[in-house]
Amino acid sequence: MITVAIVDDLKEIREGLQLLIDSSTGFSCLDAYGNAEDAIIGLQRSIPDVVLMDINLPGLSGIEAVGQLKDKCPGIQFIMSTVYEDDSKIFDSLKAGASGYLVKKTTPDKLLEAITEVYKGGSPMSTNIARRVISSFRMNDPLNKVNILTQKEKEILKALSQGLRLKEIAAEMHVGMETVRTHTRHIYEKLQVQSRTEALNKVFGKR
Amino acid sequence: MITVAIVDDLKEIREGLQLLIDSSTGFSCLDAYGNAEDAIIGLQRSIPDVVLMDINLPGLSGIEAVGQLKDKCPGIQFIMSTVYEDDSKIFDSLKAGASGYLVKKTTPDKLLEAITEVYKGGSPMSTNIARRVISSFRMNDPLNKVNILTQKEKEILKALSQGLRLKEIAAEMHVGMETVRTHTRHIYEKLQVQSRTEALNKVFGKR
DNA sequence: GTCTCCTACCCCTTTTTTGGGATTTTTTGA
DNA sequence: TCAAAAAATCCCAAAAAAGGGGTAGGAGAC
Repeated sequence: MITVAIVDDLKEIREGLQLLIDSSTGFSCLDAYGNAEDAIIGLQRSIPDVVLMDINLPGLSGIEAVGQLKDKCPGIQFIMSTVYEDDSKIFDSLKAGASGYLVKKTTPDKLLEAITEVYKGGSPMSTNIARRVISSFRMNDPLNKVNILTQKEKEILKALSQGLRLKEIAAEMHVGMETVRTHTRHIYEKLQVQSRTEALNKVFGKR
Repeated sequence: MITVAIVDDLKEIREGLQLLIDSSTGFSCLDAYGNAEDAIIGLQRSIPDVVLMDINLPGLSGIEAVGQLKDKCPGIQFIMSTVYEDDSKIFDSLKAGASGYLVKKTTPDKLLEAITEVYKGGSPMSTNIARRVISSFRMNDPLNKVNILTQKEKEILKALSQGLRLKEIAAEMHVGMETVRTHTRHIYEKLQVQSRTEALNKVFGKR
């Protein structure tokens, strides 16, 4: 039996979800909250396995709520639900500690499946959400930052990102270390940074 | 009609998948390759919509193959399939340009669904794969390697990831620089690395 | 002909990494 | 409960690496 709680400001959705969960075998809905503040208090008393958290709540956002609750009750798994597929909201949710991320049009059986998956330690998410997440790993698609660099500079930067030392890069590229140094200086100038880590953050995005 | 190609070194799997795809309406299997080298040549002549790529191939790995092919044929969507859920393999695949990542025990209908999803621009992945991906976003996640570190060490590592200097970290945390230095030493020992960038790659995944 | 890019060298400072310690507090387990 | 382990704090010294500044020749592009 997986216990679930719901946080959503719309009464209809709240009751709809509650009905769905309670009428499904193996699931039980403990509570339903209409805002983040009530949820933060209530969830610490009555701890469910999984929380369906709406992102756009009046007052404190669902993301904020997850951030606070995940510290206090690390065992609770959070599935964010929203109508928007906003990149920053996705990443902020994941950073805050959400395990799943669904768009609201998700069908009832997919939703129950997601709850089961997250309970078992998985991270269910809509495939287009996943796409946005993994696109952050690729340096080819978004970044004009990299394009102000020359080809050699890009190669050097890539090598720098591996954690190689300057002399190792030099050996690998069959050039002198001083040459590598000159390139890194140009890279830093162009990116307006003072260190390797700063450069990588600027190009690949912060974590 | 979605056209598919298969790359897998096991004949049974290759033929099994081919049969599955060809016998499903809306799908057509163009080719099946037993190794990465053949696939790299063949896929450039006969271009499918989606490629199911095994990771563990004799000779050139599936990850390498994706890396090379994604540059030459950006339109092809790659779904990696493997029996292992190795963190570095996952991240390397995504970095190379794979859009989906499935474990081999995936059921036939889930597989077809994944092909459809990736064709439509999504990124299907097993929920436990997704979990590993997103765990890299949250330091406190149980799956993150960062958990062998103490709380202070995590804080230091986070500061290191911002590109701050040791003395800056010391100032920010109101401790001596020697303390920060000792912590970083312990971090490097635990992660078995020799530099800041290596440590960050180990914890947050390579890029 | 000037410009950018790749290459390479000089001097010098700062930062990081590695190697020894030490002390106190906190946590843990027998 | 008490001792052991782990964590957090600091110090000294030295070597390695990285970063800042300047300069400069050759190749290719415009």
